[in-house]
Amino acid sequence: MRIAFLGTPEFALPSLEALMRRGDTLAVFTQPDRPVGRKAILTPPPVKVFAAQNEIPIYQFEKIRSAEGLEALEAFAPDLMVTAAFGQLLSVRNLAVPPLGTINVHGSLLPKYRGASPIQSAIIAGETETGVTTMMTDKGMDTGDMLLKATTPIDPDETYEQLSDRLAVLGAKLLLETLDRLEAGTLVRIPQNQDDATVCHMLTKEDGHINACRPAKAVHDLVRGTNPWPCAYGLVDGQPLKIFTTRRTDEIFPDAPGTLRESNGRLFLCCADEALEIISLQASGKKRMDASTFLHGCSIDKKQLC
RNA sequence: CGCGGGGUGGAGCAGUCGGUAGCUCGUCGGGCUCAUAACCCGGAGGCCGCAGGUUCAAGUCCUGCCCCCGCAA
Repeated sequence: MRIAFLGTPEFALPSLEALMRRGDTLAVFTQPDRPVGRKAILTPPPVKVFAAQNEIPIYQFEKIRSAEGLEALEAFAPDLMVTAAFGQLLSVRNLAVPPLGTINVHGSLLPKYRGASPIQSAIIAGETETGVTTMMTDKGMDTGDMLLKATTPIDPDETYEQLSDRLAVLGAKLLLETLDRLEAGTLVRIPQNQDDATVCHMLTKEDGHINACRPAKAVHDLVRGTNPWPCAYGLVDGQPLKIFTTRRTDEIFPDAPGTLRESNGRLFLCCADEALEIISLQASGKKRMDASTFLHGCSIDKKQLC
């Protein structure tokens, strides 16, 4: 088949690779290179790098909906479009291009967690199970008919990055199965139940702000759900303190939520119930380090994390 | 020229008014203990980011450069 693949980050790579192995005729549409880091170095998205290495034609448009984007899509004349974490909404015109329609690989069990941050949001919400869904893309945001699903448990300590990697692989498998069934004519379209739908927005830095007045589990879920981006943080003496890794404990200190406690060379954050042990962190202007190292040259005991 | 913090023994930090360097940890040796991320004693280990300048004297002041990081974008 001639397939136009629309995707951007790492999450899309396994799916793209799966299509490549199938031997489909591919063209990749991905987001433009973006400035990254303090020095704003123009960096190509992962999908572009992969496509370039494998000599797959690459198209980058600020908006695929634009006249140029649509034109390029029509010129490629795909039988089918596949999207995976593309990061741009498609217009009805875009969707009308491929006769077989557009299949999306989404990182949640739809209709829950429609939107831009399904994986992070599921972790932050404390879900114990999630998965991937393949669906027919329509005009709305992840609202189209569902095709296949695969579920997987979320480990209590799993980070966004880890889960995302797993779901990406799971999604690629599911995509293959979906295409097989499409070709065999055995796909069944299942409408989403609107009443069960939830939507998650794109995360911002502020979403990583820790509220220690919540239970330790909720804080822990926030920390791992935002790792490695946007990353959980709080303010100590007015300066941001990023917290990368935490561990649940049964320790309880007689301090108000938000109090940082040092004990036996370990660092704890008092939450609404138990204290959460901080494993690795980074203070403003410093490098990332583990808590025991951090404690050597810094007295933080009984300070507040706001 | 976007804003800001920082570069000091292996790690993390301190070093006030300039006077040749200190703390915690680690490490090595010894001791104590049924035992310990416990404690005690002792030792090794530092061109104080680089290059100039001021000075009798600079980690500490001035200038330039390199590198790391937080924010913003």
